[in-house]
Amino acid sequence: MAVHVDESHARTRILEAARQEFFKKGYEGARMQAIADAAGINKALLHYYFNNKETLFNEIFEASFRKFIPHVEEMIVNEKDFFTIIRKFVQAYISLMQAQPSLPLFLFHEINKDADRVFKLIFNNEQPTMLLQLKQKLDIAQKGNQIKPIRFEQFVMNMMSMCIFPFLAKPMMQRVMNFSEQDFDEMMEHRKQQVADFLIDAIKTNNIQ
Amino acid sequence: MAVHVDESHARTRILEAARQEFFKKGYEGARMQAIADAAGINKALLHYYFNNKETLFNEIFEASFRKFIPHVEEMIVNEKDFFTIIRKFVQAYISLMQAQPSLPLFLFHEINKDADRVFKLIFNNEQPTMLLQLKQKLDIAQKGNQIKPIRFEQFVMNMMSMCIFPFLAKPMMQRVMNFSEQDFDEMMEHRKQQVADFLIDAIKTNNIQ
DNA sequence: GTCTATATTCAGATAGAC
DNA sequence: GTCTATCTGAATATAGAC
Repeated sequence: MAVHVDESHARTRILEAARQEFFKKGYEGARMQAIADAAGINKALLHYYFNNKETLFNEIFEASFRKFIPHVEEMIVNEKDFFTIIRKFVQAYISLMQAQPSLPLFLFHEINKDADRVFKLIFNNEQPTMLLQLKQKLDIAQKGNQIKPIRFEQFVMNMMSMCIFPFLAKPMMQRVMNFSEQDFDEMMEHRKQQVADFLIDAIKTNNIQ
Repeated sequence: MAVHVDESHARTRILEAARQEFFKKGYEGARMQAIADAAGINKALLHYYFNNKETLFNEIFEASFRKFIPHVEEMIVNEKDFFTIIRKFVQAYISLMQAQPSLPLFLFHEINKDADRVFKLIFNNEQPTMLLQLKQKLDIAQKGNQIKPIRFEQFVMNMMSMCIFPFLAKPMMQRVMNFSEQDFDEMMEHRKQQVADFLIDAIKTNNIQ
């Protein structure tokens, strides 16, 4: 029962290598050989730690999915000012994507292949309540005549689009717009402020401030 | 030399079946057997028309890529009013995606795997000029004090995000928001107007109209 | 052009030594 | 735990009859 806690060995290297390979190529495109190479081991050892490709994939996928939802529920509940909620939400979401730029494309591709399977795996029949909290705050702001009438789904779609899309389109955008890696990073850093301002300008009423 | 023009046969059925299979599963995830089944033929005939999987894929990919760029350049050049350009652009882009809802995810996934290969295949060193035209119009509107200061790249990113992202996130959004297929279609139809209004509200100056 | 049957390739998985 | 060598199976590709 003397469990050694030190995990900074082959297993962790494998997981990191596998994450990168799956994120870039998708499940079918990923190669166990490539993962082994990147982790500095061979295929046999890969199967020693993870019985098969699917087991390894599932571990990566579940962990990744959890990281896709920002922990902003408490912030939404506690913050009174809707515009501040927007600012913090955008900031949190873009930061999350900066930490894992190829996460959203990976998730969306895998979900697209078989959405039912994925959601059975992930949601244990529990719906995320974060959006419900956000809807309540939008309703309040709308009743207080702070913001123009807009359907909640449309607003959320707009906000999430502007935060996430650039990471999905990154390789294409970089070429079409001649962006270097650094240009892209700077753009996304700037975007934390820009998107929030843009959203607020779009929905605020013309009341004297 | 008597070429028969009638193409409504096996070859066209194959192309349509292949498009659907590649769009849903990606290159590696797609199965030649599945394509043959969907086209109502067998694998041998598939190889009779297209020598191998890659040939078939390339045909699909190149045609799809061309369909991803809306033909709005002429409109942008001729239209004076920047807000009208926005309305028409959004309308055109969302309509394009409605006709091929799973096109963007397919493209982005394939590009992500190997962007260099893809862009060598597609662009013969020719940059799309549509964005340059749009930038000129934005500059004019900005100098005329019609719109607030905003970087072109940020504006374009915002506009394209809101048009395209919903189709990328469709399977996830449908489940998180409890949207039926019809709900989604209605939402996107409504969005043609909503996104244009949203963009214009976000950037227009507070001049008396 | 279309089929059945067969060959080839290659990635995932296992056996077994150390 | 880590390796080399080998096996298996699935998916692509071909041969050849009709």
